[in-house]
Amino acid sequence: MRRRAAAESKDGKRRRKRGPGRPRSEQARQGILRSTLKLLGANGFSDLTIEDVAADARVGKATVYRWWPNKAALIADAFASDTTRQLHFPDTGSLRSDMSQQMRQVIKIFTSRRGRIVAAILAGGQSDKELIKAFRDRFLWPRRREAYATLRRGISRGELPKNVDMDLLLDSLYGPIYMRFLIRHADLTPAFVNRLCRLVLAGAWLHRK
Amino acid sequence: MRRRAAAESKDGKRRRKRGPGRPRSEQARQGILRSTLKLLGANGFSDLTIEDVAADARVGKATVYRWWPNKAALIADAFASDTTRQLHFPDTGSLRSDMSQQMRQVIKIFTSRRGRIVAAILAGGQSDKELIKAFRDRFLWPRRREAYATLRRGISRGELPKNVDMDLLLDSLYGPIYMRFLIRHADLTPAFVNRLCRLVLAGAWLHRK
Amino acid sequence: MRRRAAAESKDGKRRRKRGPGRPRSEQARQGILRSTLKLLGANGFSDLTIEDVAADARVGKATVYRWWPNKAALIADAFASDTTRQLHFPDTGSLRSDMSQQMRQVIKIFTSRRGRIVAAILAGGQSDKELIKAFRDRFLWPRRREAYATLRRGISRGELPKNVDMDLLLDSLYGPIYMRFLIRHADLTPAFVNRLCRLVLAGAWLHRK
Amino acid sequence: MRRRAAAESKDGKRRRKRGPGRPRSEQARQGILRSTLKLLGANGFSDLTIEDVAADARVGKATVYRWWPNKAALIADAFASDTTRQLHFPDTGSLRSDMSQQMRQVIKIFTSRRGRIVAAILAGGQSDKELIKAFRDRFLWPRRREAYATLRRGISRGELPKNVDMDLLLDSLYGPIYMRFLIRHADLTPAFVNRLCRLVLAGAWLHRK
DNA sequence: ACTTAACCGAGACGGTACGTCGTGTCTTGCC
DNA sequence: GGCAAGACACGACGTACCGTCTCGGTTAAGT
Repeated sequence: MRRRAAAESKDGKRRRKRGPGRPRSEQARQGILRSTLKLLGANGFSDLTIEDVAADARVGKATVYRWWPNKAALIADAFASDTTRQLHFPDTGSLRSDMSQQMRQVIKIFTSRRGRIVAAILAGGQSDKELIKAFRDRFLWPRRREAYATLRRGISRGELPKNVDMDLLLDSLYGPIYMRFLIRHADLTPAFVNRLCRLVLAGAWLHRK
Repeated sequence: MRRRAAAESKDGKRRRKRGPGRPRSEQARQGILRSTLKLLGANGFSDLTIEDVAADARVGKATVYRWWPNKAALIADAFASDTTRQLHFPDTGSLRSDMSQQMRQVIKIFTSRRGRIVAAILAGGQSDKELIKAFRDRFLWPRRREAYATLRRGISRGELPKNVDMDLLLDSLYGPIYMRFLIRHADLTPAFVNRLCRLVLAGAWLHRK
Repeated sequence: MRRRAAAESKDGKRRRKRGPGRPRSEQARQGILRSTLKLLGANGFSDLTIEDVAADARVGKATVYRWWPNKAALIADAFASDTTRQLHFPDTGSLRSDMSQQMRQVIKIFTSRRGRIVAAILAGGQSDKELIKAFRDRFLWPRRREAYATLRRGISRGELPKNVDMDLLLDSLYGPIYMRFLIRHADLTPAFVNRLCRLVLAGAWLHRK
Repeated sequence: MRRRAAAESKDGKRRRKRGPGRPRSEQARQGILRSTLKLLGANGFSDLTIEDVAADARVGKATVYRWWPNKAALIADAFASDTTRQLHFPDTGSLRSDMSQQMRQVIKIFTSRRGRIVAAILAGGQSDKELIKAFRDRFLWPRRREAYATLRRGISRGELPKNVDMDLLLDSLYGPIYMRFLIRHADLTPAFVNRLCRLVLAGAWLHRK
């Protein structure tokens, strides 16, 4: 991703110098990402061809390759540029309520059209370190940072022991969702999420000792 | 899979009539499966080509296609033919011990060379229903059946409530392992497994009400 | 050109062993050559694309590349497989008559549709040694061998001195044709050929001393 | 070629008004032509790309396209700007001496590095009428005009018949050179030129009748 | 000195063809 | 009739140039 630092600065004065040459077409960039999501949702990862993306976005193939090294990076970017920034954690005053509410949002996305995209990224990531890293950096960590804050609120309220292993706890909450999402041996229902949340948070509380 | 029912009779009575023509080469079949596993472990799912498999196994491409309809079926078969499946549950008298011991075996395999094959199947399964089904049928369910028995022993010992949701419990135990295995955001260590097991089983016990 | 030695021998007995594998499709080969000539005559060298040839011949692109390393070799082969083997020398009893008759045939071809193909080969040959060599080996030398015979008949009839430099003579006869053909500064007419022939043969006779 | 009529007036009268704006960079123009010749001599016609020329001349691609409509025009211009054209005819008092001397100069150039450029033009000219026309207009005719004068001197000296067909004669002299130059079936040596010249001029003299 | 406008370099753009690779099918002769 | 070998039609790959198009910056002539 060699996107050049844009000409933006906080003070607005000593703005970053832009190199020579025709600047990148923002329109093309967005069109490509849009077409990627569209075709990915329609046909899945393996049926997605760069050729189709370029054609759908009315763009030269080279323009795609100029900015994304491979299909995986393209998908990761498209995914990141997407509505990803939803999925925030509420603050209801109850840890279980906060968590289960957000988790229900997660499974809503996983079971929707967008779920195919997540599955495609996780699948592609198994043979592409960059892709799975992109998933972690752009999807997992941002959300987890919010989750930490939510958990800390729970600790301060006494809903969790102070020394709780937050990563263990969060993996225990989300792991089963990912597992059912990927292996598809059982449904991802809100009821499942509720019971899962209750089970794990109960364990975490008991776990304090 | 149009493999013909083999002449599987020891008693010599209901021996399946075998038509004319050269019989299927068992040597070729095994060579293909062996090469599949070898290349899959070496290069991952997307880099595995039927062409390479055939070449590595010193076999004609048509011989591969004659017996397996696609890459996914081939991988599924290769995986099933693998020794991976000996992941049995012990009976130590303690539920947590039984579970954590087996789970440590699982992560041992997941973090070994063979893990790549599992990852390849789960990855390929995201765009191939048959493949993920094969994983469930040949890997997940057999093990889960044993797990049910283990859990039932725990129930009878009073380590778990009688009405425990076994699938929820097992997903809570294994989900985090799959999540870490696939997303690789944290290590799969025996210590993690132990704490995970303790957390979830504590929650399950408390969950009884 | 890795065409394998065909299974042909004179005695018909110890015929050449043909290797394993599906034999080359003669139909595809001829279709490709035919399409090449067709498109070459229609659009010229630089507008000829392998892609179009393959499409026109209803053949995969790879089949073209399997047997011809580049456009030049393809054209050379197509040209050689063509009616090239016309252009024979008559034996009228008069050297000038023999030569001018054949030369008139040459300019007839050069000024016809097929001329574009010859021009394409000579043009391509300027940056491709193999191509110009192919032209020499498959077009120039076979004809020149016949020309030598014709000249020798002329010598035996006393129409030429015994020690005539045959290559100098033939280049003097055909060079002007090639020059006019390629530079197009003057027309290639039968009258031109006749006068050229008369001029050069007169010079050759006088040249004896 | 939309080059604007330059301010080509020495007398200072009909001086073309030059509007405002930066004038064309003569340095860029010459650099482009120089790079064209350099790359053409190095790699031949088909390997010459405008992109390479621009890069080699440290010039923007658009600057090339602004002044030359296509590769052929560029090559033609580069060739014309070259010093190749000083191939004048001497006046030794002997026709054969005048001709053979100039012809030896020609083959010297044809067999030198610059020959590749001539070959490239003749090659490119086979698929581009403008290019071959440029060759005729800028190379062939200027020289031929001098040749006519040389021949006329020969006629006045009685070395040639009065009614000699000068174009036939000149094509007979130069055609073999072009033929050997382009087909490369025999060497272009001074000895060859001498014998060729003797043969053809002998024929022309005899041809008078 | 200031405006105007065509030039310049750089380089991204929509395209097209390239030559390669893998797919799944087929056609041989041998076993 | 299975087998190895390998050619086949097909289609996507990622690259290279094409000729065009913005950009910011430069360079005069005309105010």
